Amino acid sequence: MPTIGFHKHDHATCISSTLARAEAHCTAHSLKFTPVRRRTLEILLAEHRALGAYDLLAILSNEGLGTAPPVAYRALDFLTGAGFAHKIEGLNAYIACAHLGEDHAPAFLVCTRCKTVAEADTAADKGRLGQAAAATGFKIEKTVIEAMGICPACVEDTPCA
Amino acid sequence: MPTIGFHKHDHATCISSTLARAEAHCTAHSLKFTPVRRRTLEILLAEHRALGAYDLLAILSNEGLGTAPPVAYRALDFLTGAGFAHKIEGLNAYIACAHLGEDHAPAFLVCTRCKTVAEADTAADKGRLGQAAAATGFKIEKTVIEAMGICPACVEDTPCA
DNA sequence: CAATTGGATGTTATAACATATCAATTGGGG
DNA sequence: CCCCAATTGATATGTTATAACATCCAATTG
Ligand SMILES: [Zn+2]
Ligand SMILES: [Zn+2]
Ligand SMILES: [Zn+2]
Ligand SMILES: [Zn+2]
Repeated sequence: MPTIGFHKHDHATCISSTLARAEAHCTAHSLKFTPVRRRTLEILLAEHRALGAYDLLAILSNEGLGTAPPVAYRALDFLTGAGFAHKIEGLNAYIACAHLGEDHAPAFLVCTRCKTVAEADTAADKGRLGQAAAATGFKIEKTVIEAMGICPACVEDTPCA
Repeated sequence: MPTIGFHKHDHATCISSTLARAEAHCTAHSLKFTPVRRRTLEILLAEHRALGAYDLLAILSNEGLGTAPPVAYRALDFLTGAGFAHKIEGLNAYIACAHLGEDHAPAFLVCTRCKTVAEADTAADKGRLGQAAAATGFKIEKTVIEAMGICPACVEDTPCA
């Protein structure tokens, strides 16, 4: 169900409503949604795929929004800090949040072939990890939950397998 | 069995029995447990902490076991491939498996302060991730499940080392 | 209107992590 | 013994991420 990314959906609305929510969040929290930050989020939103920082930088650079690595990393820091984007640790790449505005602990289904990412909301999935943590006095600050594999589309396309 | 790493235990036995199991596994599967590979596992086993590839390389290098990055990465490829070690994606670092020989899908509690790692065995418990995957036809090949946070010792406010 | 101040950017350089490639060596099976 | 395949050695390069410092700019405030 909440696995947007592998489903067909009204993507134009998906993008515009997410941008609107981001805008609202920034206004509400006095955050500056500057051109580079906004454009970076737009680029990520355009695809439900993970992009590397240098992929983003290349696009930003083409558009005259900056040429050096810190440009991309600063934008990504802002977006991830504000909860507008997530880092996929298993790919060292970044993706727009699919549940922007909702308080959530994200989990991902990551296609290693096409890099499409579906974001599932697993608020309840602290289960096992949470138990283990509680049992030992470990204080969780952030969870990384990623399933790496092959998405439905790629499963069918497999040239050999 | 949950969370070795934050508990006191007989570490000498912990090391030697794990090495013995690794040895047995290699014999059984005709894998070559060469000096660099064995020593790399020993180094990882010596601490229940994640070490970076270059940390390992520095130690191997001191001991005359090789000087260039591929030395460490090849050893780590072998160890992770054989299931003797795991990569902690959230740290870009590596740790010896705490359940060597058991078939398992590992989950980790990672202290971002001292890098101590506890490995919990989450066996068949793929929880919501598994459900979401099944619902969409996604084929999971590997899971990355890591809780980043502060371990009991560090919570006490005494930096670990 | 200065002057102050704090976040955001620009720029250069480098740190940290990982792989490509090819030659040389080793070690077991035919 | 020779062959094959895996392993090692060595050099170079690719990829991801941050340090450090200068500068700009817009909002406060005296
Ligand atoms: Zn999200
Ligand atoms: Zn795919
Ligand atoms: Zn393990
Ligand atoms: Zn700790």
